[in-house]
Amino acid sequence: MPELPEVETTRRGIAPYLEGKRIAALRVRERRLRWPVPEGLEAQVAGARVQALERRAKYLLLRLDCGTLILHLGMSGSLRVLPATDPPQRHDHLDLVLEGGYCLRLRDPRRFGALLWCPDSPEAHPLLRDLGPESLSADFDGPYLAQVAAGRRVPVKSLIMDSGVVVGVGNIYASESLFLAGIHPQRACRRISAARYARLVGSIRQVLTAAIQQGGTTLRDFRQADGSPGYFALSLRVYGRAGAPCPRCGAPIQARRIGQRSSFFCPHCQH
DNA sequence: CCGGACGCCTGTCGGC
DNA sequence: TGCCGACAGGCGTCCG
Repeated sequence: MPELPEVETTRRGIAPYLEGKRIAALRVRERRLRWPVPEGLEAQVAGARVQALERRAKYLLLRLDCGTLILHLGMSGSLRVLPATDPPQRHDHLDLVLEGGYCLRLRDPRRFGALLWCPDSPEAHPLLRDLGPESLSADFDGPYLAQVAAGRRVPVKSLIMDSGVVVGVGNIYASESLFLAGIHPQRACRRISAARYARLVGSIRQVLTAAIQQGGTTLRDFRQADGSPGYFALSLRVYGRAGAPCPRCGAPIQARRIGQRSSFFCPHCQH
């Protein structure tokens, strides 16, 4: 999926087409996403104005004057803005038709994405309520991460991918951040010093910021709002590069499953 | 409370 | 060439 950089890239790409615009119609071709698209949602949002497009974790929040649409891209979702008359293709499940002839179209082959309706404050929604701090915000810092880690015994990679700890660090960027910080992904999180956590926070920020600047990472499905791929795939140091030389020391990159997710690291540079 | 495993789906890729 | 299993960017839920 889209991790945080892909969702943020998408948000920035589609925001100009949405903010301040009125919704002419919602067309649902396939209701069976991660959760069913609520019955009657079409009537609920028709005619409403999009006040703002925000992001919390990997959720996009479309603030309407009458409530909030919560959109998630799952593993394979992408959003594009197209002329509303463009014929939908396979796996194009939703169109949010806007005044002026454009529509926002969701494509999601695996259907792990979601479109939900929240009539009141989305922060209180069960899916958003228990999320940790944003990874690029000031309240995600070294002392916070060290303190959270103290009570846990999972590998550090699982820790930073736990959305209750910090949001937005998915499988690709967890491996990349740990490489940059020189920390072995499987190291027990209680056996890492506060100083190294501070460094890890810096690495996460650096990796995510660079990835956003490159338009995210396209491995297969992901597309920016204009249809172009994300170019951060060219900057990946370890993810997907098992056997290739470490860009820092030349030793072969290792692959291993940690917490049911494939993980990549340099056995020489990361401890 | 925590941590680990599973399942949701479809598409693709590598090995035989 | 064809088939089959493994795996894929997430994450809620269940179980011990």
